[in-house]
Amino acid sequence: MPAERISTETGTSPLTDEERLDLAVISSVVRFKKGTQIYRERDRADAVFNINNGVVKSYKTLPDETQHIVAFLFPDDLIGLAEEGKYVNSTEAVTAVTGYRIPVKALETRLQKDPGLEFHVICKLCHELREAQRHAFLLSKHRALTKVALFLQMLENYQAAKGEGTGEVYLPMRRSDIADYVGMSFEAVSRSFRALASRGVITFRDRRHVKIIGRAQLEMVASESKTSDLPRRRGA
Amino acid sequence: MPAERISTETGTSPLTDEERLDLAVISSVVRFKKGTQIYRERDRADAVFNINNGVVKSYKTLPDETQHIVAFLFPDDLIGLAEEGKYVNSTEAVTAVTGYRIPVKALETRLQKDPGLEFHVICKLCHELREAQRHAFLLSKHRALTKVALFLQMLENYQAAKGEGTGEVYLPMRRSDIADYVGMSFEAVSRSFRALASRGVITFRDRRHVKIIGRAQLEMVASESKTSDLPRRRGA
DNA sequence: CGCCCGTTTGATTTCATTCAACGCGTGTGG
DNA sequence: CCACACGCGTTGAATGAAATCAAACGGGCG
Repeated sequence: MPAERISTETGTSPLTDEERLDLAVISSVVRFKKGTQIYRERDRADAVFNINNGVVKSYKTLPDETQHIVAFLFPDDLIGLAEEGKYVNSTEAVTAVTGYRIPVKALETRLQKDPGLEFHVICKLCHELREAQRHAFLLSKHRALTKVALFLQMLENYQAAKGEGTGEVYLPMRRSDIADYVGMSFEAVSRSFRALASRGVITFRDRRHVKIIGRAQLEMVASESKTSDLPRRRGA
Repeated sequence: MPAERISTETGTSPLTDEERLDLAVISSVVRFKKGTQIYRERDRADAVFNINNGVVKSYKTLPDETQHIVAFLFPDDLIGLAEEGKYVNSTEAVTAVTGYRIPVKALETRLQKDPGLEFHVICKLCHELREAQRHAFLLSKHRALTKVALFLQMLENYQAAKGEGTGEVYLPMRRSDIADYVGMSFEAVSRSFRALASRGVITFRDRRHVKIIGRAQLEMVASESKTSDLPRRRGA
């Protein structure tokens, strides 16, 4: 079974300082400017990247030119999920990005020797899995406001966990990227943001910086099922 | 870091015969009848289950009594994904189910001793991750027919991989379960099936057994973006 | 054999998509 | 330094598809 299959995207508690140092030896620094493609779906997966700075989107391009965004990746996340030696998704720098490029060959040998790293990978994958399930959960929602509210909470949680404890949420990506992630049109994303703003749930400092005024109301919106609060019977 | 976190749900090439045998020693046979809850979200996760027979659904129950189905699990899949010692989802037998109940304590000690098993877990998790991403992809689709078509393909792929090479796809779950998985109303699921049937893409032997007449047409439907085939510009 | 759960079908409403036009801001070239 | 253009975001109006409400049907199981 090829070790390429274990490369991954995103993850909490990514690497200890020693591990990062070890990997630095076999890796090289890379830099991508905003909008640059890092690799394409189906390309030969000969390297994994560890993001140091900036934001990356991982996506699939459909025959109709539309794209489905699988995940947004932030500093300390790994990108390069592969299957059968080929990248599963395409990735692009959403902002300017710096990171380490780690050849899979080198990574493989390291993994052989270091069972602790193997365990680390397992933890990362569990995290990823829960993230993907959260994404699916978000996508299963019907109301546009709900999806956007959940998306906001997701970003806020991430930024809070990173200790970027500004009372503000930063939106590094375009409205259309958010749209491709939450599965709706970018116009609807825009309208949802504005609706939240006019309801006094959030305020915009500029188009990329949101402040959450009413966390309680936001949670309300995020968990509303339809129009009213009435539960509905299930299963016929 | 607790070993419970590495327990998982679903997976290809689950266990070798020896591994299964080894685990059998520390596990007990269990049996659930259709509709039985196996465990509930937030319960203390003290065991993992290996499904031998039948179908299980893994889901989250929302405050409004609705449920979001995270995954359907089939024979050879493992259920019991946990975080912080608690089950992440609830699970219920969709059909009659038999399987092995494996105490996590025993599993932990086995994992300590057997690094090969650890690697196996990594592979399972990668598989899971791709599954979850596929689910999210399905959910991102807007047209009801597309979602149902993708769901059908998913079941067919699974059953083909299992060597259940009947020209028929078996639907073990209710329409409302499918609805909760693909993120739409059960009425819409029903209508979609009938629409596919009236278009001559599928035929029903009974409500649970579908035959795919036009695989090509099904793939068409599964990949259609909206009404026509026209690509649409992106990003502003 | 009849009841009940699950499914189908119908009518109406709701809400996001779509098409289209305008505004803003940023970066670029004159 | 200003003007303009272009990408991105916002807003508006009409269409359309699925959710919802409601009722009838069928099949399986007691």
